[in-house]
Amino acid sequence: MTAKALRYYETVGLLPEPDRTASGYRDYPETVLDRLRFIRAAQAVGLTLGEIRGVIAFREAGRPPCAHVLELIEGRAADLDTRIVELAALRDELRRLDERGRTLSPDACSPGLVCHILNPAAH
Amino acid sequence: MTAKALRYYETVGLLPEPDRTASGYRDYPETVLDRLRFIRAAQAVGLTLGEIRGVIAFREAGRPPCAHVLELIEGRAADLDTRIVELAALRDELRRLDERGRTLSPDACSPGLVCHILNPAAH
DNA sequence: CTTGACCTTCCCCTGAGGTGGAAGGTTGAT
DNA sequence: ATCAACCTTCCACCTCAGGGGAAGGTCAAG
Repeated sequence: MTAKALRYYETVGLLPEPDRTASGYRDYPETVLDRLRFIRAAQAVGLTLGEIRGVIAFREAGRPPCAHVLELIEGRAADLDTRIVELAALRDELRRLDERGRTLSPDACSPGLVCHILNPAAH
Repeated sequence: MTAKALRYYETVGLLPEPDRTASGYRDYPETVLDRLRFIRAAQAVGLTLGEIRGVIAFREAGRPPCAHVLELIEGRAADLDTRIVELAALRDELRRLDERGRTLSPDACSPGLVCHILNPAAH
């Protein structure tokens, strides 16, 4: 959490504009710490700053964002399920390619194809 | 594979500069098709264009890139293993958060924390 | 001859979440 | 008085793999 990040959060609407000292320095209230802890916690579970802003907007509209947060959490969990399956399939394909590649002789690898492990000769 | 993509591949060194016709049009040899198939295959298994360029560099240096390709494949597979474990842990945490969040009353959600599901009160 | 469909180079834009630096002002300690 | 270490604003830049579109040249068909 750098000073730069705080300014960025301010520009994207995650932090309210703080009061300024007489010389123009930002004078944050203590309460910003809770806000920042929320942002960190939300980021840690994979929410984007845009989603986090949406949650904060609920709160600033005076309503508890809990139901919305649960939706986001469930949506993200479902996304992850999908993503994990995709990545596992890719990993399995990589392992198969590796197994097969080990049985191939580099001497038989055609320059034009770059590498026959990834680019087998067209049938 | 758009024309734009071909030009991009050329600028990043994945394609050799093709000959030109008298009027300046690119005049690709047939062999570019094998190259493009290689690029597609390599991208499909998750290699970046930078890695693909490295593989091609081996080939253009006159050596079969097979051993290097196997390293990349194994590295990517290992990365995926790690990534999958991380994502699964995150998903599990999201499910736990969801379970717990359902038991919490929105009425008890403190405005300062934004939402107590993600940001429980510091003890 | 003209039209439409190509091609060329060039530069800027995308999204996410910031980071880096320049130019200038302020503060607290020496 | 000066110095370092802050702060301010603003603008640019980073990754990644291209996409959009302007301004201008070319090719084949009608």
